Amino acid sequence: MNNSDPVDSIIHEIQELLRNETFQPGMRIPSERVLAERFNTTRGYVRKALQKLEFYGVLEIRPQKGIYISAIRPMALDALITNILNFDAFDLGDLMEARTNLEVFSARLAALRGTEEDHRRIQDAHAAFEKAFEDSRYTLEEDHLFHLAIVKASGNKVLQSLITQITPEIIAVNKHFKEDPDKVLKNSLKEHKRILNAILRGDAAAAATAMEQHMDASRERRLDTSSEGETTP
Amino acid sequence: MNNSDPVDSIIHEIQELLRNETFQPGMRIPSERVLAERFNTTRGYVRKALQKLEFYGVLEIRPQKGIYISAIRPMALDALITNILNFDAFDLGDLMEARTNLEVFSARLAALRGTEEDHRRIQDAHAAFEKAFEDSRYTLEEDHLFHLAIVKASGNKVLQSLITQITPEIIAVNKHFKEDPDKVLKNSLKEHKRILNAILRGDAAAAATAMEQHMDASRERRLDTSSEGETTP
DNA sequence: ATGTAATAACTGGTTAACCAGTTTGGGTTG
DNA sequence: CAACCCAAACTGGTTAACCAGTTATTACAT
Repeated sequence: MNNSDPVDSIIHEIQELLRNETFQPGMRIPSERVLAERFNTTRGYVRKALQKLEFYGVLEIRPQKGIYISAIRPMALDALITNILNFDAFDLGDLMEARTNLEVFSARLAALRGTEEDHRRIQDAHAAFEKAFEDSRYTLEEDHLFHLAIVKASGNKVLQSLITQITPEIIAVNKHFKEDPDKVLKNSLKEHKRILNAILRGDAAAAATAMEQHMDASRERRLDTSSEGETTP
Repeated sequence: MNNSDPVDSIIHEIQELLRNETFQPGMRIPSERVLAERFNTTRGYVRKALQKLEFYGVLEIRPQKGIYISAIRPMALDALITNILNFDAFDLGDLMEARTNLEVFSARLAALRGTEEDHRRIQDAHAAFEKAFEDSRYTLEEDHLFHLAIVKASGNKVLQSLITQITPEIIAVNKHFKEDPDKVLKNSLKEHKRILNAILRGDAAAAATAMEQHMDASRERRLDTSSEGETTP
């Protein structure tokens, strides 16, 4: 565990702190200044580490009072911190698999619950996608907006949040690969249309399978271009 | 949009900045100091806002160089920022719905791909859960560890990350409600056992349905106790 | 010995000054 | 006039001092 990031190494030290000294859930841990001195670092890094742990629900920071361990019991807490430390460096396959699951679920919910306005927004996004394709422009943006409109129509803000978190990661991993704008996007257009129609007529099962096939096809397309891209200088 | 959080209001101002002035993707935006002066705030808050936007993939901060807009096109960027601003204040129903979807998927993958070691870990977690139940101890911790073991067995780190993010949120929303340790947990034990057996024999469909029923039952139990809890002074 | 009030120590939050690189533009030199 | 070089003006990163509010302690009056 030779982590170079000072923040992560502090998180690791806090993990060991919680292991060795018997801290009960809800208890207060030493202050930022004390931790900084004990870990032989500055307060700023300790602060960042604590805020990251608070973001993931390990700690609760109460202004002018102190830092408190959340109500989870020690063993689960330890596993949680280990997960946080392993967050970085996601595999593209894992990302796509998780995203597919979320997108399929979104499509199903959108078909079940989508309001008139939701339908209009999805149609608008699809029209923009279609127009971009006809202008033979780069359509990654419109593609995303179509999917965003669907997850918004699901009415589940948590889903929306999760997909919003995953998508940029996929872009970051995938940004090197240029997609073939001709045949590839023509298929995407057809697939989008199938999804759109299923949602509009409220057919949840059809929407789910259409989305799943779209994501699978998209994944295959990307993997193809990726292997092509590797051969280029 | 009268957001009281200074960080979020700065993010909103950056959103408008990207709307009005024609910033191309990949372009550099003004420095922290300039933004602080323009938004009439201090550099620290601008810094936090920028780092939040970087975390979600909107910006890229390059030390000693500047702040750059990511390669997403303007319209998708705008939608992304809007999502970020709406992240807080999750509904418990949305949280449980999203978690159910992820857990069911995890169980299915665990049944398909789980290794011998994965199986052993899930069995251990289940044994600990069973023992805690026999000791009539509080078993929320062991419950979580069982679910964590399953998602770990799915082999998908992204899924693991997403569930790890959602679970504390649910605990935070739900921590007021005490569960009835007698009849409630006896049902949980049965349900866990069904999930475990399905995964061990590699039956993906059975694992998925068992997990779905467990999550539904768990949700009903919580809603019950929640409505009971509301009537108490 | 006890209850209370004043105070000192400590909390996380915030700010401003400082740091080491990077870029840039003007002045100098061929 | 062009090429180069060096210094000044930036960049984000980091640190330390300061702030307002909380808590524990201590001293004093009862």
